[in-house]
Amino acid sequence: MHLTLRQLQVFESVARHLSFTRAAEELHLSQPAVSMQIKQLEAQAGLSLLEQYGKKNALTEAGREFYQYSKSILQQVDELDGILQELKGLRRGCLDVAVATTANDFATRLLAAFAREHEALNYRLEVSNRETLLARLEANEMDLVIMGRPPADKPLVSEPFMENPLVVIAPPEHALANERQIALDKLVREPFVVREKVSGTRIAMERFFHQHGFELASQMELTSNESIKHAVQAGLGLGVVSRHTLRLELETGRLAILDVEGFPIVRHWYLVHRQGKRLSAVAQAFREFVLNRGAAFAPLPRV
Amino acid sequence: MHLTLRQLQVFESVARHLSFTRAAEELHLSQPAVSMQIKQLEAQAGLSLLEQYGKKNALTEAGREFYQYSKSILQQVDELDGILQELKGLRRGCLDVAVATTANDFATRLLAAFAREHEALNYRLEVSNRETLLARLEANEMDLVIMGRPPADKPLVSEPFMENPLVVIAPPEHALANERQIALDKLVREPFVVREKVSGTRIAMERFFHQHGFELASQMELTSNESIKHAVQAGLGLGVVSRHTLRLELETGRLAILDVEGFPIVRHWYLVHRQGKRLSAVAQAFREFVLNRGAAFAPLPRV
DNA sequence: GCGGATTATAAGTCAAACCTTATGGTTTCG
DNA sequence: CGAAACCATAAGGTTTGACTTATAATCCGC
Repeated sequence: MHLTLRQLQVFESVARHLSFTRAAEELHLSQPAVSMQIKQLEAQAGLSLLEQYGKKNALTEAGREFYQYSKSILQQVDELDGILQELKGLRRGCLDVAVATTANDFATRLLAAFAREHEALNYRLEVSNRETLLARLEANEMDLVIMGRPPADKPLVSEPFMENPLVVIAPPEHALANERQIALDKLVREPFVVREKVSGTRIAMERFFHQHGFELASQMELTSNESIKHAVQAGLGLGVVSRHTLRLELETGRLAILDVEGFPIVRHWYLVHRQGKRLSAVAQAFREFVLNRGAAFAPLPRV
Repeated sequence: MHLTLRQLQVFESVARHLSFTRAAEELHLSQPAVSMQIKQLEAQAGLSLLEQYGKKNALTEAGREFYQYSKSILQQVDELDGILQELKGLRRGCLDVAVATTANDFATRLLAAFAREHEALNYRLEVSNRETLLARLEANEMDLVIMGRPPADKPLVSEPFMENPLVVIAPPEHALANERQIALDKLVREPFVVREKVSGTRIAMERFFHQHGFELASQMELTSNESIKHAVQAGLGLGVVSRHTLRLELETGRLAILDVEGFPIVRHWYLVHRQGKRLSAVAQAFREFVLNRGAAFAPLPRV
């Protein structure tokens, strides 16, 4: 049986009006067109759906069943259509974003700003370390990810949208806090508090020291930026963090940025997604939002 | 937007297999034919429904919505078709029944007896655990289900048609096998072999012990009734199972039923279907068969 | 019986739906 | 790197779907 949605549509109209002519008018068709559709339908069903007595039409039992199902099916098609329209028009959809822990602060404000402009949408924000982010991308579980520069050997598309300066921090009362142009060989003799080995910040930092022929003398490893800042405040050592994470600490004078030669190390924040990933309308909108206006949401705190 | 049922059908297959090639095989089409249908569908919808990453395919959000509606719409078309066939008096049709694993034994004989009286029909019998059965009902994929009492908060119609006594089994040579009126506090110190937590039998059993203020001392968890019976035979512990599953084991003397106070726990078998489900003529006939004569097909084996 | 309304039938047109085979490009995996 | 699996694209052909207009045929009410 080769049913057509068109047939259902025509039949529904006929059944509702109990008139071929009315149906033809409603559908902007000629009357014979309607006759044909119904006839065809009846032939395919092997049953008559309408019976005429005199000038009037009535539905047979099969016709009534058919009518019920026609309505229901057409309604579902309508609903589906509506949903697709909403998905297209950014009135519906879900955005899956993940950000590096280091980017938590400004990324949250960024997403919040975007969400304010698109209230009908749903969002999921995941905050993870670099390793997890890459795994999520690999498994195709995220629309977009905000992180440091991803490895070049993966099938990823990454677009830088903002600078990410790494600075050396110390307690304000630290001996080096007032020096200018601190030399690296002096710095590396200090104890340091660092992130775990897979962290983007840690990798960049080590690469920097290595390039300049130095190695840190003493390190203590912690797994979050917040821990690092607290440890530095407590005098456990110096630290290297993204300047974007320091808003509060600088304002309240809890931490100081050291003026070290070669610093800040300027890296970038990247908006990353899988190569070949078809971005949804929502994801596409967010991408443009970030690339065009992302930088505005993380003004560098004054030193 | 000019949707076609054919398109939905092809898309449904692709979405289910997440493979163009599999879908083509299923529909007896060439693979490019499938590609084209999908492409056209996406063009009409104005959204991409599938994305490829590597060799794999995944549904986009729009694709997921589309898939849901496709299934639902196609199913309605199927139902409609079935109804028309019945109206034509062909009684053609397929009865979809699912039963709990515990009911496998007598349900199979029951369906066999019914089939003997209605040879022109086709049957599908699925044997699953409770969780799966409920999911099948929810998705409207089954005409009728035979299982223990379903949760009251679901939109289901359930009709009891037979008792289901749960008994404690042991190897015949077990120390308790010859005792009469075994006290519960004595029983619960024995090791037990039990079904997984979602199993109906497990739930009833735990509720029973809990109500009497006891808890089993030692449990080993297995996922089928057959495994349980084997484990009990092997002396790994006692078990609680439906007496209906014990025909062979009792006849051949491989297992013994213990005479425990409060046992058997009497539950019931239910014939279940979705609320509002329109039962086909076949399903209706089977329902009456089960309700009226079902009990006769599971004579309780003598102890 | 006749005008008006309604549906059926016929013939013809045009587009597009649907499928095929052949081939090319990726990706994965041994 | 080469084979295998998988999907995309191209080109081509046949069918059939969905209309149209024109013309019966039927039925109602007066």
